[in-house]
Order: sequence, then C-alpha cells, then structure tokens
Amino acid sequence: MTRSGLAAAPPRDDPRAWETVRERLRERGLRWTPQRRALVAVLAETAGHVTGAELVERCRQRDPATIPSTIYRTLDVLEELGVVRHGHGPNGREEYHVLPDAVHGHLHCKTCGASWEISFAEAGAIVGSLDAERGFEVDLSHVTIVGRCRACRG
Amino acid sequence: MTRSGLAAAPPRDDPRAWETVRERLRERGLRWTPQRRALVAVLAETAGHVTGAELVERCRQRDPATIPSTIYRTLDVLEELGVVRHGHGPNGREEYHVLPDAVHGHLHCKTCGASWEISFAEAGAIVGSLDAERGFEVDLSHVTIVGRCRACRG
DNA sequence: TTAAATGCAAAGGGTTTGCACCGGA
DNA sequence: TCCGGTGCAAACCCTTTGCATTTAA
Repeated sequence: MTRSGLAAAPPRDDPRAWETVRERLRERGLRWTPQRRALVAVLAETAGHVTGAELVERCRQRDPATIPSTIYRTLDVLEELGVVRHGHGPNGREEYHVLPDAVHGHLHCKTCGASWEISFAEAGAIVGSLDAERGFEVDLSHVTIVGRCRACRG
Repeated sequence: MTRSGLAAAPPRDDPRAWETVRERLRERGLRWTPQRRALVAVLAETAGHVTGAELVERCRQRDPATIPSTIYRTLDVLEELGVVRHGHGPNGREEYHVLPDAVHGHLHCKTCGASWEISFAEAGAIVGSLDAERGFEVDLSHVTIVGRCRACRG
C-alpha cells in the first residue's frame, strides 16, 4: 500500500517537523540553500494543498527575486523526501499536498470552492468496494471528488 | 496515451445518434460546416474520453489543415448541446467525455495507463457514504480515481 | 444578405529545460 | 575543490483570443 513510505514525516503542525528537512537533504548529499529555506518556510505555514504556481507567488512575496524553475526543481526534491506529494486538484491542475502525515484524498465543493480532506478511514467505502468489485487498489492521495457540500445544497 | 480499457460502448457507436447533431445545431441557428462534420466524425468513433489535444491530433490525421482553435470552439458548442462533456483526467488534464448517455466516473491505472468507467450504480458506495457522513453530493462526472488495476497488482 | 465560423497569428498560463555561473559542504 | 543549485531565457504544451475573411443558410 501507499502508506508505507510516509511514516517518517512528523505531524504537519509541529514547527520542529521542518527542522529535519535540512538533515534529510544532507543525508543524501543535497544542499540547504537560501532558496530552499524560503520554500520550506512557505510550506511550513501552508496547510493542506497548493499549486506550484501558488507557491511561486507566495515565495515571490517574501523575495521578489524568486525564480519559478527553482521552485519546481525544489518541489521535485522535496517530493522525493516525502515532504510534499503531488496529486490532482478539482480544476484539473497539479497540486502539492504539504507534509502528508497520512494519506488522504479531497472533497471539493464546486459551488463554494471549499475543500475537505478525506481520511484513509473515511474512504473505506470507496477503497473497499473497488477492491472487492474490480480488484482495483485505490491511490487515495490522487483522489479528488467534486460535488456540492451540505451548506451549498441548502 | 489515454485509452479506454473498457469496450462497453452502448448506443455510443450507433451512427444514428450523431445524425441529430446537425439538426440540433440548426435549431439554434448554428451551422453545419465541414470542420464540424469532421470533428463529429472523429467523436463518433471515439469511445470514452479524450483530451482536446488528442482530438486536434485525430482531426489532423484526416485533414492536416485542421486548426486547433476551431476544434476547441466547436467543442464548446458541442458541450452546450450535451454531445460532449468535460471533466478532469488522471493526469490533471481536461478531458472530454463523448456522448455522456449516462453519468459516470473513471478509474485509471497508474501502472498500465488503462481506464475504466464507473457507472452510477457501481459508485453507490462512494456516493452513499459521502452523502451520509458529510452531506456531500458527489458529481460523478468529475470523479477520477487513480490506483493500480488487478492485472498490474500481479 | 448576414450572422456564424473559419484561418491565422499571437498571446496566455503554468511548467520544464539548457547552460553558464555560483556557492555550499 | 567539486558537484549540486541557481538564475536566466527560452522552449514547451495546451488552450484561448482578436480580427479580417469566408461561407452556410
């Protein structure tokens, strides 16, 4: 299952969780640069999910000299470390999930635009039925279900 | 790259289903042009779903003079007629579903790349549990679930 | 005739790549 | 010192838009 590699990542809301990034980079012979520090700082205060373009924008607010290609290349590296994980958003764009301490999917309301996470447990019905009926193993991190939320149904 | 794994194509390959397109256009004061004829012909032999870019490519095989903007503009018109419907594919790209005679979602194997349709009935578990637990109304036509199929699980 | 469609070109957004230079370890 | 990273620019893909011209009805 996709769960396996994720245990290493500490909880998202723990500030210290991000301190390990530097070490994890170094372990692989990779470097801790000002640009990476900036991106990690932005990620640290980002809950849930963001698109690459949004991250570029937020980094640019801190440092107008931010270069997009550096962001995307760094995101690739961080993904290899398990710090972020990419999936597909409701608008059909790639999205990065920050510190995926647990694999989860997303629910997106097309009326109000809000998003919620679906935990692995909550997705039991989805995962179970597809496994049983199709032998299909769901990768929950890539699941985004669009529809209308309770509030918007009125 | 995207291809349909399931051949279960009901009245979709019924040539007569497409004959009405001309009339439906005319009813709205719209026109039946050679370019539209070509796109409709391509759609008629397309099961499941395709991206805009793929349609451009297939039309170009018939007529190298095909212009992308014409395709996209025609797709907009056809969508208003209900002939196609767009949603989001597993790769995060927009996709067009051909003749959506029934609302359905998609299953996509990230290993072999094949796709299957999930009928409304089959999605009962998904729709039901989210409705019950969250009050969330699923828009199945926008659902794409990524994972590994039975064959690829080995 | 006349509004709808087309062809063409150009722009657009987001992402990726090539390459010379820079700078952490 | 060295190789990983960076900045920059350009390319890239898919899609959209503006506008003059064509064409179906």
